Amino acid sequence: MKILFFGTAEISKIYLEILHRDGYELFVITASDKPALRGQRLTRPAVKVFAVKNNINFIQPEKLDSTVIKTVKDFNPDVGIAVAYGKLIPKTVFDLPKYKTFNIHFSLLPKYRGAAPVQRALYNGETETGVSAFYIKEGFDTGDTIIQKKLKIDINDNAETLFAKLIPLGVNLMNEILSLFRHGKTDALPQIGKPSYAPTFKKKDGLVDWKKSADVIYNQFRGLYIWPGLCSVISQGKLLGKKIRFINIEVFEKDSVNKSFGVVSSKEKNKGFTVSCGIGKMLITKIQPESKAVMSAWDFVQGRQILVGDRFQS
RNA sequence: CGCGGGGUGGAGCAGUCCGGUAGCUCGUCAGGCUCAUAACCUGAAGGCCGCAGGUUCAAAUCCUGCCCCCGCAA
Repeated sequence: MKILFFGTAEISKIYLEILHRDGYELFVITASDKPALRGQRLTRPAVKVFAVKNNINFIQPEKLDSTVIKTVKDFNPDVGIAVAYGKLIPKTVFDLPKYKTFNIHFSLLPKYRGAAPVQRALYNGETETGVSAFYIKEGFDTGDTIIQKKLKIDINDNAETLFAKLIPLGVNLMNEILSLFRHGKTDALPQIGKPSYAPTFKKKDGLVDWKKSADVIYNQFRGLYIWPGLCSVISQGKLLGKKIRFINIEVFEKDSVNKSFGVVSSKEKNKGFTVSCGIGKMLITKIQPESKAVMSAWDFVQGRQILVGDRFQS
């Protein structure tokens, strides 16, 4: 079976690896190199790196135009698979393969359509999510569903650990579908239920609003774990005006109602420090001060960089 | 050459402007107190102050070059 693979990110690479390992004939379409990291270094998509290394044919078109279509036609794929490609695929392309093109999406569609389903599910405190495979059609994540698999979200899951659980689930899904196709089964059902959308987060979404409850802030932390992360600016204390990134936090206590929030309320030996929220308190265990390396919150306290009574901006 | 912060015992930092004995809060180790302790008291070990040159009687500190780490911005 010849597979046309659309992907860009680290996640897509894992899927491509599996397909390559299983000996499928592959043709990869990935996004172009783009500047990233400090100093604007040009970064190659993980998928491209893998393709180069394993001698897989690939192209990095700016636009999926007629030249691309011709190339794809020449490859004559049986099926197209898209995982975290990051660009819109036109109908003229996704309809080319014999069995069409399907997408692996990390939510229980039609919930959380869009680019950040995993992060949004955590952010909203969902207790269940899953993986869906559907035929791509015009309109974001709206196609008919082939298979869905559910997954319970643990209270300790963050975006990273949840991805780690969903990725293999998606791999299974992909393999199942390829197996179904081999047996000529290509059934799919329209999405049922009320759709919701999961737009990507912005940098400013990482700012903590301390008047919210510890639970809500913790969900924000889980959802934004990979990017942009949580941060807050010190508004009273030695490091006035400095931004602190919270690398690791936990709910310390969830019942107290605090009139003054964003205040460092205690030191916790060998753990870190607590900050009062509108409802409850957060224990900060690992941080990264602006311009500094990651450090344990307790070390930060020991270094007298923050004192009980200092404040974070709300 | 996008902007900026930083490298000081094991951790986090002060000291650098204005050169003159290596300091703070912890940790570690030993001893003490205690029914006991993560608490308290006493003591100790542990540093080529990122690297290399230069200035000086004298450099963590001033000058020059280099290496490394990080935040912002995309």
